[in-house]
Amino acid sequence: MRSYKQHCGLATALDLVGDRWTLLIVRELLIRGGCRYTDLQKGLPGIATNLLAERLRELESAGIVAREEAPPPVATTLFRLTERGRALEPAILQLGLWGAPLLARGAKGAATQPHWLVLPLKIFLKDRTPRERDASIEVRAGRESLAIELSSGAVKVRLGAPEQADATVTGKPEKLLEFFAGKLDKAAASAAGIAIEGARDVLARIVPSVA
Amino acid sequence: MRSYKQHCGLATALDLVGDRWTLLIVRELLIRGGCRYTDLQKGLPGIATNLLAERLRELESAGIVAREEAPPPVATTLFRLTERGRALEPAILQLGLWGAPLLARGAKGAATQPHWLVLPLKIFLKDRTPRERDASIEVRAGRESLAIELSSGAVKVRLGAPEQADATVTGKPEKLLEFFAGKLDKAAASAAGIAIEGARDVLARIVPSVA
DNA sequence: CCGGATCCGGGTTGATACTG
DNA sequence: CAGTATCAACCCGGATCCGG
Repeated sequence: MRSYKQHCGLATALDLVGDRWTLLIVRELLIRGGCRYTDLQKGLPGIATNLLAERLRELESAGIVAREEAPPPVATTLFRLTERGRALEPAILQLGLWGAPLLARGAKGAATQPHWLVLPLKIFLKDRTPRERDASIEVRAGRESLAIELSSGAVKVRLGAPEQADATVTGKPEKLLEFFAGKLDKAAASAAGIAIEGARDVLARIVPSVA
Repeated sequence: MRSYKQHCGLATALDLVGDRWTLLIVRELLIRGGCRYTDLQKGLPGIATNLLAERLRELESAGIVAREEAPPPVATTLFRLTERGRALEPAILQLGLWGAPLLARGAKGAATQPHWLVLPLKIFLKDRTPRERDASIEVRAGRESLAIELSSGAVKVRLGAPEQADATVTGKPEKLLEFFAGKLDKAAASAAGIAIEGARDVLARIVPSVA
């Protein structure tokens, strides 16, 4: 394995996760939890299969990913982050935050997948009225759903629909991102095809422009 | 320029700074401020000169680095981070923090440079008694000095000697890192060749094991 | 379908030499 | 000092194939 051979935290981190595709693989596993090989391929459009296989081997031997033989009904191998792998989340969130402003002028031909919304929402959603009751919001994009859960001041975001949603927001992923970032007022949101159902006041706790 | 073509903050960030050596160049500029080309080469042992030149061009066109023609007495071009470039600091600190635990078992043959201490110290030094008076500490490693400045609860770390130091710590970079991380007790520190001069109580505000 | 392995063309990297 | 030029070795991406 190639190394920078520098006695520096950043350099040793990059020795392990600085290769092309590596951090994006960790991103997928952070968002989705346990993944099959083909789930990873779908979430990483453009990756060559040999690279995915090789990166997974490297990540496994670095103790960042663990391979797990799932029993039926799954009956296949699952890839999962170890504790050490999950510890990369703050670094990945910061990098994503830095890159977010460039996202506006969408690179032409860029792929978009709804579940990529999870990380940005994790960073910039804050409960503006934390003392109110617990609530949950469903975000629908394409055929995927995200759950936003407000509980005692904390905002949790995860893949999958909430058990029971106080409000539902539907739209295209790019537009949803702008919407939750507060860049769309009411008129712009509905013009962008964003539909809101249910309790608007719950939504207003995290998106000022809804109020 | 190669791109992941994914509409995701992390992916676009890596499009710009995910290439080999790129984040390490940013690290150098974060620590040292304006740099000459050869300063960068010294701080990045192992980089090929053509790669350094190419990365600097890419960083410049991405708006992360600015080239500046310095007047005499410097009379050469300086490379400096833009505002956008300095905004990478949180991400770099988090990545360095993640990599730090691996630093303990030093990769054999790894280069060590004193100024690389600046980033780790920036993260994990905290003033444990913030209400006391302002103070400053000089850290000497080889022929380079760092300044640690305590001011109203904040800890600032930068390259260069402080104007006037209340205490001075001298040693090898690797050992100094362990020392400031609190992994060395008094005996271990002096056995490791770490020398402390001046006001020990000032040092104890940031390093518990000195007390 | 799932989880890869293999092969190949082209692009990137790294070491060295050289230049204004 | 601040790079460019050259070239070999390696890595990446795409396509194809293969055993469960």
